[in-house]
This record gives sequence, structure tokens and C-alpha cells, in this order.
Amino acid sequence: MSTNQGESVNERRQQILEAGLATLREHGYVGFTQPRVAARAGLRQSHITYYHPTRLDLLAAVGRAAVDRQLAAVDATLGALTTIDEAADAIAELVTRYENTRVLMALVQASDEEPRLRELFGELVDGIATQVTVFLGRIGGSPLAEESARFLHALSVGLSVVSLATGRPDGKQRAAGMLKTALHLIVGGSGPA
Amino acid sequence: MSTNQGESVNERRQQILEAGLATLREHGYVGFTQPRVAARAGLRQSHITYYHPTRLDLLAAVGRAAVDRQLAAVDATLGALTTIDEAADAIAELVTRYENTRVLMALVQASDEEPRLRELFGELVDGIATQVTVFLGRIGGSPLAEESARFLHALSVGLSVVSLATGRPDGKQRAAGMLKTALHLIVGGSGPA
DNA sequence: GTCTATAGATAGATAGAC
DNA sequence: GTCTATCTATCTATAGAC
Repeated sequence: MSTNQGESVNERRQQILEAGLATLREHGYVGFTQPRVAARAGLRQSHITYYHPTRLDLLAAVGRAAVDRQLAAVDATLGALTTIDEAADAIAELVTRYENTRVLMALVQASDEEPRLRELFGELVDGIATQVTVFLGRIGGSPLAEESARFLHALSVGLSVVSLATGRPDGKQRAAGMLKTALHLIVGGSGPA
Repeated sequence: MSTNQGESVNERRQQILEAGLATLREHGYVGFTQPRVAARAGLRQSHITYYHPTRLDLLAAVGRAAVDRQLAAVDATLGALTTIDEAADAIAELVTRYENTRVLMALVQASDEEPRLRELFGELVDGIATQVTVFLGRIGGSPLAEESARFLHALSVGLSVVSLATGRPDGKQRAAGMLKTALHLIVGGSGPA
């Protein structure tokens, strides 16, 4: 703080977060190692442990960033939508983005191992529930909106995971189809066709 | 085959599979290591590599066993059900069994890394879809049954994953509630309440 | 306060003994 | 054919230099 070093340190911290996030996106939880993150950030491994003394600390920091971004992304996506079919397609797009799913799965696994990250995951889930609730209300939902939001979220998570694992090329279409059905059931009366 | 050694070898192979499965259930993909599996099977680590030359081979074998059991479990569960509410509760029970979810997640991650396991996962998903389709037909489904089955499956997967990660005590109730809604929407007309 | 070199632990695979 | 001892690679963490 006495010199301009402070700023460059923050930059460095940011750099590490970015590198960590990118590593998680590409290699998932298993490939999330200090050496890999360090290499991507252009630093040495032991450099990472300086800023984040333990692997878990690093993961918590990266997880924090991941959750914030994910919530922002959902917000941006939902905010621009007006019709059900638009929404289904947009969510299907999000859901079949493998990098996203890898980060999600990493958070799930980390939560299963460590309470600290569990809380973080809870924040993510609740945040999404809130956003989706607002969204459903806006496009004409029922009073049950919050449970519907969690329903829609669980469905989306399931579609992500199955899509990642099967890797089938028609995953996005299928997802969009199911989301369309679900949204129609939630918002309107019966589904299409 | 010339002596009774053959049988004990098969026993040993079986032993390894059991140990592998148990390890996956308790520690998930990350904790699935040769030393751990070996210890649980009462063997040495290098013993594992004899029967399964590479870590991936072991995982494929254990994955195969896991898929078979999972399909059998789903079959047994669905076979005994007659009403929608019963079904929702039973599926909620399956879905909130963390050991199950850990195995599922392991298969997903392995699939993301290796095509061999991807096919296996496809088998699992298709097998479940078939079983659920039959089930839905039995309790009075519509002609759309197969898509409905995949819908229900995706929802269940999502509920599993979210439940594992949040670890909230009301996970099972919530899951049962959503599954009830979904089943009513699929089978009958509108949901309850 | 920042960074480096190194130590300690654990995983996976192989070559070779029985 | 079965099993063991060992080697290499890789990861995390620490003690200490600048």
C-alpha cells in the first residue's frame, strides 16, 4: 500500500483467479492442480501457495469467483428473455456448455468434501432460484414460482450433467425440447404438442 | 483353469470390483486410487495393476459393475411401485442417497475424460430411460412416454447433484415434492395442490 | 512482504522374482 | 500365471533467501 506494488499484487491475485477458473473450465476438478494453475498464470507453483496457503484456499477463492460469474451470467441471460421458447433455447445453450458444467461439478465435489464450499454452493443455488423466480414471475408465472424455479434449476442441472457425460451431438436440441415442455407446464397450462 | 486356482482368481477379481465400488461410493472419483482400493480388498497396490493394468482399466471395470447394479436397483425400485406418490417417495429416496450420487458423478467425470466410459454412461442413461418408459406406461402414461422418461431422469439427476452439494436436511422432502409434481404433470393432468 | 528452492507425501506403472 | 519390490512422476507444503 505504501508503493504501487499494492496494485500489481491485486493484479496478480486476479491473474491467479482467472487462471484457476480457466483450469477448472478445461480440466475440471481433477485437473485443478497448483502447477497447472501456476503455469497458466505465468507463475511458479510455490507462488500459488503464497497467495493461497492451501489447495482448499485456492479452490475456495476460485469457487467464489466462479459463483459470482455464474450468477452474473444467469442474470444476463434471463434478463434479455421475453418468451418461453426463447428462454428454453437460451437455457439449453447454457446447459450444454461443457466448461460451465465442469465448474459446476467441481463445486459439487468440493462441497461434498468441505463445508466451506458447501455454503458457497448454497449461495449459488439460492441466487439462481431467486433470479429464476423473478424471471418466471415476469413471463407470467403462478404463485408457486419459487418451487417452480427450483424445479427448473434441478432439471437444468440434470440436463447439463447428462449432456456432458453422454456427449451426444443432439444434446442441445433435446435439452431445449425438455425445457420448453417444462416452461410451458410451469407458466401456462399444458405443454406444446 | 487346470486347478481350483481359477475360481479363487475370479473371487479375487470380484473382490477388487467390490472394493472399487465401495471406494467410489465413499470417496468419489477423487478418492478412487489404487492404494485405497487395494487396501480395502486386502491386497497390495501393485496387485491391482496386475488385474487392471491401468487406472482407467480399473475404472472401466468398476464402472461396468456400477452401471449393472444401478440398472438392477432402478428396476427393483420401479417394479414394486404402483401409485404416483409412492413412486415420488421411492425415487426421492434413491436420489438423496449420496453414495449413489458419488458413483454417478464419478461416471460423469470419467466419461468426460475417456470415450470408453462415455459409451458405458450412454448405456446407463438409455437403460434407465427404457425402464422408466415402461414404468410410466404402466401407471398410465401418455404416448410421449420416452421423452417423459428422459425428462424425469434428468430431473432426478439434477436433484441428486444439488442435494449432494447443498447437503440440506430437507433435500429428500423437497425432492419428493418436485418428483410428485413432475409425475402428476406427466401422467395425469395438472399437479397436486 | 515477495518469491525460490527443496522437502515430503502419494500416486501409477514396470521390471523382474517366484 | 501370480505377485512383489522398486522406480518415476506429480502434487502439496515449508523453510528460508532476497
